[in-house]
Amino acid sequence: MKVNASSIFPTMAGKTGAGAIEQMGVSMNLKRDAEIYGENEPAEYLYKVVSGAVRTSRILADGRRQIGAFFLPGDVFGLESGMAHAFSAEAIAESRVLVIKRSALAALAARDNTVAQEFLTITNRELARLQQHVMVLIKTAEERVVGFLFEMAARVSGKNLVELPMSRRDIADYLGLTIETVSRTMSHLEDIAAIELQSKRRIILRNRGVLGTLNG
Amino acid sequence: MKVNASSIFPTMAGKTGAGAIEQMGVSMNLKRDAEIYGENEPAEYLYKVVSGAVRTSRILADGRRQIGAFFLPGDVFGLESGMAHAFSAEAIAESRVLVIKRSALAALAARDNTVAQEFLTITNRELARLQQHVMVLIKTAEERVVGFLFEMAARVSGKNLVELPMSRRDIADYLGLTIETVSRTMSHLEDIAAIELQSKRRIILRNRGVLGTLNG
DNA sequence: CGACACTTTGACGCACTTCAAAGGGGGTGG
DNA sequence: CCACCCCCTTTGAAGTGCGTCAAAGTGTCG
Repeated sequence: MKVNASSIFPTMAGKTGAGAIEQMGVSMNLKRDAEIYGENEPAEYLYKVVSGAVRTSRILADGRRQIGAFFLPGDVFGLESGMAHAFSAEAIAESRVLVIKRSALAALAARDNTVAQEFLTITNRELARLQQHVMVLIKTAEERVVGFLFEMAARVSGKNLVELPMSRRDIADYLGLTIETVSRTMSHLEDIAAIELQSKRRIILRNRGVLGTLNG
Repeated sequence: MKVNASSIFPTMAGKTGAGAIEQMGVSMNLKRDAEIYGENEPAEYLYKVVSGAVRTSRILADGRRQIGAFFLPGDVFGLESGMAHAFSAEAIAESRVLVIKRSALAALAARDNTVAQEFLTITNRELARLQQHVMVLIKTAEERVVGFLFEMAARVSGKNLVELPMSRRDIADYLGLTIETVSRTMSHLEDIAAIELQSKRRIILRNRGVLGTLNG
């Protein structure tokens, strides 16, 4: 068994594929708002979104809610922190996810280093996503919303049509804003013809140039 | 060679120790504000702080600066993102760091799985730190400063005396605030006897109870 | 078709920023 | 060793972006 540099420090490979989770994972169907795991529960499993969307969240002492991340088809989640989940995870919409026991994955990794490779790739991607999230959070409201739209455009389509699976409240809690501010900002972006709201959850990026300048 | 669950998904082990980086790393001395690597440079090396302190930062289009992280003795840095550094890294004070080529570490990991284990532990710790940073950034100014003081107390001493290696500007850019707001908040915390400023960079946590309630 | 939840819009207040100036504090040169 | 000076920090006053409170509009599912 030989391990080369690219397997230990993999580049960002395609996120969908027939990896260990696909082979060993058990499928699970979830209704809207169904809890997948709770805050502080032991982190025994990893999850991969097949269809639908998942959010991780955390309730603060004063009742505010912070969304840690949104996970879309192909994304892996459940690896936050060491032994216990720091966030809870819920389905945003009707969803299907694959579930795999971490211990089973570890056993497999012992025999097949492409599995360890896959795991490192996933972790690196999560690291990059969190850094992106930090960068967004220090900006103004308009920059946060624009940054969010760009992120979603890149993840759900790559094109200019963005279908948002989550509510304004979810977006607000992800960006550390209120729903009113998110709504007002969206309206403003529409006023200046930077975006078009085909419906509340269908958005077209009309002018990436303008949006880019608003992105800080 | 056998790999068990805890080596693939390690718990948070002690961060100092005689790991691969200590054995193979090359020592490097840095003056205050010396750049260790720049934004967008290829990420060929990993680094470990021996003494002093390091910050990672990024300059936005409009000149604002975001601090990604502070690294203290024992901390490993340079693993942000896939192939290129998303942040630059500079020494905050006179510092000594160990440098190791990632490819060398990867080769070692192929023969000794405790190295891969060590790498995963480091990555997991970084993941947890970023989540903490996100949580801090959605709060009010006072909560951010208190959260920062708690974080530093835990990292530099564990006790109530906090020696800050970084300037108010660094703190402000880490927390997404202005230096004036940081300064005012510190003064306020001193007024209510929650902390004591022995000097600008020596702070004593006088009342963790009060500080805890201010931490959201 | 009607009811309810989500979203948008409006008015006002406050926390943080901005602009400005007055303290320190520590390091260097005399 | 002390004093001066520069830079970092603190403090003050005024402006503003976002939050809060309130109400109207919109889509959707029974």
